[in-house]
Amino acid sequence: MPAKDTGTEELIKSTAKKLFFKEGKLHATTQDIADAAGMNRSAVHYYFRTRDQLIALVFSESMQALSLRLGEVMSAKMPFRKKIQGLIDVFTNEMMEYPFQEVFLVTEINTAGHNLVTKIVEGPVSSFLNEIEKEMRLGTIEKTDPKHFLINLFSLLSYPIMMSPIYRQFFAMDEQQFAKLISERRELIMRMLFK
Amino acid sequence: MPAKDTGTEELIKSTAKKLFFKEGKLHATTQDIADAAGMNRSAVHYYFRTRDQLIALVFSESMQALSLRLGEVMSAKMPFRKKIQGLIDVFTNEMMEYPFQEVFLVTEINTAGHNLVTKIVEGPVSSFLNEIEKEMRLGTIEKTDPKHFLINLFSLLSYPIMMSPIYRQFFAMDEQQFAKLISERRELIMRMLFK
Amino acid sequence: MPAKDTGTEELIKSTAKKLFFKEGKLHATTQDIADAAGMNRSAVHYYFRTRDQLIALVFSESMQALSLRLGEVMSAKMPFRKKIQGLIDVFTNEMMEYPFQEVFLVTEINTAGHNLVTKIVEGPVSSFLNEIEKEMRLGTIEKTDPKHFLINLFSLLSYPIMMSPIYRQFFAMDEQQFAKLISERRELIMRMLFK
Amino acid sequence: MPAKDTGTEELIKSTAKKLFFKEGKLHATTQDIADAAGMNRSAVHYYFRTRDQLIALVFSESMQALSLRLGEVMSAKMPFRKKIQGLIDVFTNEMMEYPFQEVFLVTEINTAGHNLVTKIVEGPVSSFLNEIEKEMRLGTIEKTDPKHFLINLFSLLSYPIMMSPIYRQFFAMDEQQFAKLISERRELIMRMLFK
DNA sequence: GATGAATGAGTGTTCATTCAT
DNA sequence: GATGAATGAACACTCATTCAT
Repeated sequence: MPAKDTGTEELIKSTAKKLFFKEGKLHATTQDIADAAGMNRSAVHYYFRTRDQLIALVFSESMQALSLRLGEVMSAKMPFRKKIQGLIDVFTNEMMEYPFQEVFLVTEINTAGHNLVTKIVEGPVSSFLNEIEKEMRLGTIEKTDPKHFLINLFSLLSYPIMMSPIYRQFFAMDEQQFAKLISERRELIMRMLFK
Repeated sequence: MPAKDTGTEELIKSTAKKLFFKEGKLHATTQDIADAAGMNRSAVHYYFRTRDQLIALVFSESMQALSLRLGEVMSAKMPFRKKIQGLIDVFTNEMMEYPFQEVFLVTEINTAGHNLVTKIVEGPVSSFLNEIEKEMRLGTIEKTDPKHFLINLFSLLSYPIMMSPIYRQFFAMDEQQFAKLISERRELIMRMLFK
Repeated sequence: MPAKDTGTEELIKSTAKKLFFKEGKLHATTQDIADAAGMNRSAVHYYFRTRDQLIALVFSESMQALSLRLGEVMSAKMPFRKKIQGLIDVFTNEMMEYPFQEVFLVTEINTAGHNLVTKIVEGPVSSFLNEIEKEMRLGTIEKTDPKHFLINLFSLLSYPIMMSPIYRQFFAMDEQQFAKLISERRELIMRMLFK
Repeated sequence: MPAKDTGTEELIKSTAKKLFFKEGKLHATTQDIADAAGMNRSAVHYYFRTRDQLIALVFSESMQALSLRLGEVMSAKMPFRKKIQGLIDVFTNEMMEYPFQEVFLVTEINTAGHNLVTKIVEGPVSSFLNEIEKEMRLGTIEKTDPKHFLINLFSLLSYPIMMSPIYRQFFAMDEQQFAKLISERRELIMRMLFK
């Protein structure tokens, strides 16, 4: 088959991703997406039938990609401490690149009934929870339900970035000052989680 | 016949609040609100002229109420540790009652340009930041930018509740199990923040 | 009966008249009228049931008043020339006070099916047409259908005032310059009509 | 199947023109227009986005077309008297075809702030005013401000047609009788303007 | 593969109108 | 006599979607 098969489909998806996750245009219409991708609105429907299908796809693909990367770190052959640092890095990078991804996710879940937890992470996560439990027994981290450990990790990472517009107003900081504050958190989070 | 002093206006606001903050219907239309409140769509406009004005009102009222309650705790006459427990309680109750309030807030901020930080908290917050700093010098909590202390507190509190639909799927827990997990966090957060 | 009977009804009518005929607010709503009259919208409906009825009333009253004044001049005991001058004066004053009356009238006629010609003028007009015919036989004015004489008179009077916004733009004149132009027309019209 | 080169846009415009100018439906809604054009209301918005834009377009196109035709006559190479007859013919035809055009124009001007005098006529009009002045010096027409001459011409032409529903009632004439009356005016107006 | 034309359902909003007080 | 509350009908407009090409 000729190279005719265009990258149009991919272009639409990445454009949607950009609008939704990067620019926070939660209500972006098919017209907005078509405009941003430099094409006709009908093309969006040609490739994805409905807006919902496009969203569902963009959505699950993003989740899978993230899950994959997190899963890789979780099941990598490296000391526990290094793994946590790895997770922090993967997650921070994701959040920096797509700051609105989680907000979008949360709102979408509640308006439409997406089925979002990918099978991909199930294995790595459950064995990682075991690893956390082992660590607790070793006494390097506090003893509780290992789920709390993961929840704490992601809370300390995600929330400040999600809420950045609020906290920037709240603490009267400019973008640079806030970025510095965020960058300090890597070490701070490590110290909070361990010991 | 309608009650003499019509509580209609209040009814509309509380219904909107319920839809937006409790049920997570971020895109609720004036029709949705009218339906849920058992009245005509025009009634909503009769009392609030436009949807935006209703939202802005619901929005700022909620913010102010929360700010007020947090501010009260922050400037109360009680030991620092007790204050933190107080903040946790106020915030947890708020989040349990209105789990989508913060998500709503975040999305609203990004679509419309609300000015949301109320003057109410400015005073209490800045003096509370001083109090945090004092505590750091006393060595009861870790030394960093006192803002991190507040951010950590709210992160550990808010995020799991905001993300509950995701985490419940993620960890395959039912509502009860998840509620138990959340209730464990009060003490856990205290242990993480202190020493 | 007690003096209780308010001037409210009259106030509403005169306010409507002002908005419609003087300020050219052709689309004035009952709210607009109520506001301008400093009262509740419901009061307007209380006195006139429907907007249409108010309009019809304002409308026919204005027509009758004008008809009456024109009829008086037409059937007055004075030389023909003087009568024409009288008509010009009455009409010019009316048009100056209520410049949008005729436009309003024309649009109303076509949207609703008003019955506007009042019985009042029928007599005076038909005898005045006879008088015009007599004048034609005397040779002071041109011989044609006497209706043309009346039509010409009102055309030359009304049209420039109705169209004033257009002509002012067209000839690039300010309000004062245009008023001067209009004031010159009294004599000009007399010269055009006679001989 | 629809015609290749869809005349839909033109159809909408001409339908709107018909409703506004011919049938005097000054308040015609987009629904009215769509119905009259035999199409969906959305189609009207598809082609013109908003009702106002459609009106503005219909409006300015009509003005320009008329201006063009009048301008052509004004600057044609022919004796003054012939020109006036030409203007009468052009204008009468226009008024007969679109009797409500001027009323629409007047009401529109007053509600919205259109900029209506097209550049097209500026040149022809000012040189025609000079020509009128020359004629006055020659003594064929009465000496005054040449603007009056134009105003008189259009007044005598336009007003009776604009006011036809009123005058038909006033003089108790049927459509045919009134048309005959109007047709007599061509010569009558010439006689009034000259000498 | 891609698009312009057209539509239908729905959204916020306005307005005249009614009704109980 | 006068008003505030509430409603229903209509309006302009938007948007996702379809269809013929």
